[in-house]
Amino acid sequence: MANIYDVAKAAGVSPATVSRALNGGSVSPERAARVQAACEELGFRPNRVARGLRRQRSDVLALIISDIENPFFTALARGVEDVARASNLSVVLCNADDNPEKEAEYLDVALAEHMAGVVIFPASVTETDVTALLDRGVPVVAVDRAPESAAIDTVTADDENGAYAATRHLLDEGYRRIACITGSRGSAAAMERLRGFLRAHREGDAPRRRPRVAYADFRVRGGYQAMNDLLDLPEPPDAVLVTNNLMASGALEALHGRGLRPPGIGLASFGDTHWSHLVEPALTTVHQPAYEIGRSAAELLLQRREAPDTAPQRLILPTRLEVRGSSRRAADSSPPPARKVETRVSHPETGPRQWARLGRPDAAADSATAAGSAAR
Amino acid sequence: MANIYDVAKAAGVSPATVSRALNGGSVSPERAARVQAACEELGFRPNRVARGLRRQRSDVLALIISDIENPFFTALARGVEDVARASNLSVVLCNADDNPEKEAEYLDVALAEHMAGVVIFPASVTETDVTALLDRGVPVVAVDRAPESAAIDTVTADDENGAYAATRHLLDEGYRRIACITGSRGSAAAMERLRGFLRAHREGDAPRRRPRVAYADFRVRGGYQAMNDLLDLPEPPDAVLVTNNLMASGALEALHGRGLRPPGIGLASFGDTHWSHLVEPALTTVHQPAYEIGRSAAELLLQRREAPDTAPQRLILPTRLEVRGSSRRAADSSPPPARKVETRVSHPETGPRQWARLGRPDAAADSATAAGSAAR
DNA sequence: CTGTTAGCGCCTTCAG
DNA sequence: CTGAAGGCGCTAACAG
Repeated sequence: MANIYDVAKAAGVSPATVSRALNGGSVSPERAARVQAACEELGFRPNRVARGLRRQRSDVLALIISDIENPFFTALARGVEDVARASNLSVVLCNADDNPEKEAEYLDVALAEHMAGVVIFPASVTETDVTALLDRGVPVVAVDRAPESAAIDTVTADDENGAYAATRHLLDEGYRRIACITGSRGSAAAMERLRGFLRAHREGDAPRRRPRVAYADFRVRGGYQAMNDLLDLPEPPDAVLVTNNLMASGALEALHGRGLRPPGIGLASFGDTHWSHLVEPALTTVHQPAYEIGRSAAELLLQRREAPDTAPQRLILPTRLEVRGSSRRAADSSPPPARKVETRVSHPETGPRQWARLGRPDAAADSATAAGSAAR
Repeated sequence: MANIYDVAKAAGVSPATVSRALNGGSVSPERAARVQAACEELGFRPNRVARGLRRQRSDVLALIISDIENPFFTALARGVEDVARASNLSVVLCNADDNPEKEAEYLDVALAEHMAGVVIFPASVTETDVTALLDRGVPVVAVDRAPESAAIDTVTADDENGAYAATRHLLDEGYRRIACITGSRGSAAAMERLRGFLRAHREGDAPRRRPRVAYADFRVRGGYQAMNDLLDLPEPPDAVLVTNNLMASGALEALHGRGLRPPGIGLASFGDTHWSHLVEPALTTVHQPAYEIGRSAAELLLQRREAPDTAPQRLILPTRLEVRGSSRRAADSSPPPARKVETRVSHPETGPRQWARLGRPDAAADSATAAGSAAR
């Protein structure tokens, strides 16, 4: 494979000139053309490894996620990629599988390869350690939960308000014994969602009884198990909020297994799925703006590349409740409508300045909730 | 960040000794211990970029796929990763998005980074060009379809027999006007599946009429559109085979939109989904061994690293028909059974030697079909 | 077994 | 605007 010396020789110039011609240095048009021709002639591809060694920086960005099978991450990845590509960065995905060891390995790779930056969904708030990256000047942005090891830019969905809106909606529909299936206590998202669920119960017309909470693991089997446990209670719930799409799938299976079906028992879940509108009745969900989270994370990363020493930012993007049949008690016995009716119920927003920076100036209107949740 | 010279100094040895100690060269135990201690002391991480430049080879492997949102690829990715990790290779995922340009970019990255190897699901049989990689000695394995640009190792599912088995099953259930929604003519997989579909129709008791075929694009919208087109025909089909999971989702939506539901109209689809057993009735599918395909592809890649000059292999892994309610005409009006009943109908196998190599010696029994399809 | 040395391919000073 | 030269960090060849 041809290297820069071969090209220089073929073009009758010095290697430095070739380098300049390729990287936008000042070169006379005539020489630039000769270099160009020689490159094509020889099929020259600059060796990124050598370039990386010299420049101490690559143009590949790592996205480390915890479960490639979760649609949330795939949407997230698209967001990251779209922004990165606009800045001529490539994105590689690393599937840490919720395993801190695997994650550490990929962090190591990112470090040792001097990657341009890392967007990470930390496998663990406590164990995930990104300080080595930061020490070496590799910018890191966290999605969903911030690792304790360092203060870094973070982007999350407004989980608390999303859960609140969904629970509020179930209450409004007349459900009275609402349970929540959430993730492990170690997950910040799980706790946020639980918090919103509980807040809705503390309000005026909510039932006095302490709502049931089942802790599972954000996986299909966990949701299945948790739902069965809830149904086995002496006083089983009449509606359930599931805080993750995979668990929702398991929960639905558990219902089917007992011949139960929404909205007889109300069901609402977090996260988007490819199947939420394929099941009957369609599943009410709290939409997480995964793509936007990805975009924002990548944008923060690019900003930080430029200005490494500014204070870390915390971005909270709004969620949106998509009401469908599984939680519409009124629709209980009537045939499903021909078209989906989707209602936007909740639109908490983050602060206007953040939005402006993200190119969403339209959202500057209501920021009361935002201040509250952003400060949390 | 500490480099190898710092470590050498701290340990009182030469950099070469440090390198040897780290990479399994022969070093006296006493010095090895000093090096070890110095590494920890300084938090030394070998710089992979420098190592890559020197060794002209990295230990990162690229998996280039065309649609990260398709569960087929996520399962595939797990297969690749599991094998790679066993050989101390990291895997990065590149989402080419079915876009030959993006794909070319990632191929470029893989080349310029001297990656250890590439597993690719080619975006296009004609446009995808991997010769540059091969020229530079980077092994490439294709999944599903082999690019025309070079003869390389390939792993595919036995699409033809899978489609045959599904169609056969629909015929056996008594459906008589079976249509097929398949991918574009440019896709080898789409054509293979169509071929199996048509073969089933040529047999003894099959209806004489020429079966309907709709060509779509392997995406949700395409399936939706195609199903609607089929239903608008003067003589609409009484069953449909959809050759991809995303299109199946669209097709199902189209049925729902018209108040139709399986098995009144029979439905079977290719590919696994997270929702095939959540819809009612559950969806009959042709299971693609995505995980195994990934494993095999990675194994071929490792083999080729060792022996670059052996002849390219072509591996065809068996598919499996999972019969569920959507194609069971008898179950038409009876309530859904409490537990899933899954029937394995078809088990065409590839040749015994291939299986043996893949650690599946149990499959050596029937290979009549295998020889036929492997030679294709 | 160990140390010295050269060079992987590129970019980026520094002179001119 | 151009060329010469050094070095990024590591490892493989060679000599001891």
